[in-house]
Parts: sequence; structure tokens; C-alpha cells
Amino acid sequence: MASNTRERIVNTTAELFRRQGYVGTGLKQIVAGADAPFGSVYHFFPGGKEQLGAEVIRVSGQFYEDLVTAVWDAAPDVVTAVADMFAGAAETLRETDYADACPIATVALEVASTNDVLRAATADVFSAWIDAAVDRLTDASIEPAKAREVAIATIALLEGAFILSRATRTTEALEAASQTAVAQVRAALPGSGGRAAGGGRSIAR
Amino acid sequence: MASNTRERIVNTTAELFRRQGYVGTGLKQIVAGADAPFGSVYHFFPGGKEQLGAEVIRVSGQFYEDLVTAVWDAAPDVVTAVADMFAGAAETLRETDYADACPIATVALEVASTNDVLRAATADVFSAWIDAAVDRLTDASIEPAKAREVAIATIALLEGAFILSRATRTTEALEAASQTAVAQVRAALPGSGGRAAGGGRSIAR
DNA sequence: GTCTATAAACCGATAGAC
DNA sequence: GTCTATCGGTTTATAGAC
Repeated sequence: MASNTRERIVNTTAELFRRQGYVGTGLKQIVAGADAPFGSVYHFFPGGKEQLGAEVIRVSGQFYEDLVTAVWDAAPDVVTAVADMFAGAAETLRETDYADACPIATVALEVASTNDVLRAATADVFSAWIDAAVDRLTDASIEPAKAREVAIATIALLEGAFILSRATRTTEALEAASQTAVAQVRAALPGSGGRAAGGGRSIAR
Repeated sequence: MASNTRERIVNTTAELFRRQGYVGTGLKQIVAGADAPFGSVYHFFPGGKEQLGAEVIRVSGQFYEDLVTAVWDAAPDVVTAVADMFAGAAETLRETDYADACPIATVALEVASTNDVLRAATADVFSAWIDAAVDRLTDASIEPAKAREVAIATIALLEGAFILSRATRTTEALEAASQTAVAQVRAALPGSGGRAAGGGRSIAR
């Protein structure tokens, strides 16, 4: 079996990135949390902090995508899926004292104008999320162009609500964003007549 | 006339925070950019980097609020106002090579779980933005509870789209978010019947 | 592969001359 | 109010023993 030191380093880094971001997380803090010798970082990641950061972004992005799509695919329809996603995010935020939101957003904003390697890694993650959401929306008979628009807006609503919720330490923003996200998905469904509000529950899948 | 060294320090810090965040911006870099002696930071801000950071968050938040409300109030109706706000944000992002988005979001995510003084400052800014948006939505005859929900979702859409746009270096996310923001505001207007899509242009103010 | 010691640069913060 | 020198601590990164 391969060394799990590398795995511990990646997992510890991922958790620290979520709470403190890329710049605020030191290599010493990482090896302390992972209970690994300092040299291991450069043994497994010769490219140093940047290489470790890029891998953590990709791994965290994939993990989060798997998590969200599992919730999504367990729901009976896309409207419920989106509502469940926001509800789950709110619950996680409360349970973790508003610490564990998106593992990518903080790093994405930090590096967007300062490190193009890491910026590209965050862009790849977001693109993968958008594609996954588009697939599920088009499966629910939403036209591709509209599906992409709705997918992007849904992710934007979630990310933006994370910022507001973590700053204010309430889940109000996630709940407000959920209402809008659900309404726009419902309005995009065929036969909805573009109706955004109202109690009609779609069963489109 | 009072010293403008303090003002230069605040303005330089605000610009650096937008591009690099709080942690990534050093005091030495600030005084270099502000063309000020190092000691001036501690002369004007005895509380050090944290006190300077808190003031910059509040000043930047107020400045950005004034900027957005000026655009908003120049529009003929709330639907146009929201569309103009997103269009202006997209233009600014393109013009500044995707650097100048929200001056608060990056810092908010960085400090949310690590510095409660600065977290509270970002929360105050977001609360003020929400209140300002609620005022304008209720002026357009939207019920207070609905107005607050729409206000929060609109800000979340903008902030989330900033993340995606800066990471991908395209304005697609801002355009998609704009569509959803406009639709939800339109749906919230009285007499809309909750209609989110469609070509009817409201003149409610 | 594991681990320690250390280099070189940078950080925020302080003291004190002017 | 301006400016410099410097402190103590931290950072990323490297060298080299085991």
C-alpha cells in the first residue's frame, strides 16, 4: 500500500483552505495538522505550495461535486434537487459554526489576480460544476442554452449566499438564495409558461 | 488641511485588498504604494493592520454602496436598475482585467473564521447593502418581506458571479446572473402574477 | 521515504531620532 | 507628523542525515 502521508497532507490542506484560504495557510500548519514531517511536503510536491494548492483545489472540487450531485440525483425532480442542495448547505454551515462552506471560493478570489496556475485550477473546477448541473437540467428537458444560464446562476446564488451567510453568521442568505434558485429552475421547465412563483410542483426529471 | 497621508494609505490598502485580499497584502506593500513612511501606519492606526483593515472595509463598503445606488437611482425602474448594475459590473471587470470586483468579498471569506473584528465589519457592510436595496424595492411597491428576500438574492447573485467571472476570466457568469436577477425582481413586482420570464417591461418605481 | 536543521526572505510591530 | 533601523517571529524552501 502506498504512503498515506501524502493523502493526509492533501486532506489537511483542503480543510485549512476552506477556513483560512490559500495565503493564510502555512506549510508548517499543514504538516502539523497532518502529523507529517515537513520534508514530506517537498517530497510529494516538488513544486512546493503552489503544486500542493493546485492539487487540493482539484481534489476538493471533485469531492464537492460528487457530494452535491449525490444529493441532486437522490431528489425526485430538479426543483426539489436544488432546494435540497441549499438546505443541505445551510445545515452544514450551521453545524460547522459557519466554517465549512465552499472549498474553492476563498482561494479563487485570493488567487484570481495573483497566481494564474491556481486561478486556472479554480476555473476548471467551476467549469466542471457548471457542466454537471447543465447535464441534469437538460435531462429535465430544459433547453441547453437556458440550462447553462440557470446552472451558472444557481452556482452563483450558492456561492454568493455562502459569503453573506459566513459573514453574518446566519443562514438567511442561503434561504433567500434558495427561493430564487428554485423559482428560476421552475420557470425554466417546459410548460411552466415562465412562471417563477406559485405553488405548482413540477415532476419533471 | 489635515494630512492626506492617512487617506493615501486607506485608498492604497483598499485597492490592494480587492486584488490580493487581507492576508495577502503586506504593510510594507501598502506604504510603498501609498508613498508613505512605514511609521505612518502605526501613527494613524495604533491598532495596526487589523484597525486599518476594519476601516478600509467600512470605507470601501460605503464607497461601493454609493456607486451602486447612484447607478440604481439613475435607472427609470427597478428592473432596469438591476440590469444596469450587472452590466456596469461586467464592464468594470473587463476594463480592469478581471481585478476590480467586490472590495469586500475576498476579505469576508478570508476572515470569516479567523478574525471576528474584521468579520463583523464585513457583516455590517453587507447589512447596509441589503437595507439600501430593500428600500428601493419597497419603493417599487414590493412587500417588505419579499423585498428583503429579493435584495439578498440579488447581492448573492452579484457576488457569486464575481467569483465565477474572475476565475474564468469571462463575463458569462455576470450575464447569466443578471438574467436571473432581473427575472426575480420582475416576478416580485405587484401585478406580475409571479411571472419571471417574458417580455413585459414594468414601469414600477 | 522519513525527518531535522537551517537558510534566506518576509511579516507585523516597535523604538527612537528628527 | 515623518522617517529609519531593527526586533522577534514567521514564511517558503533547501540540504543532508538517517
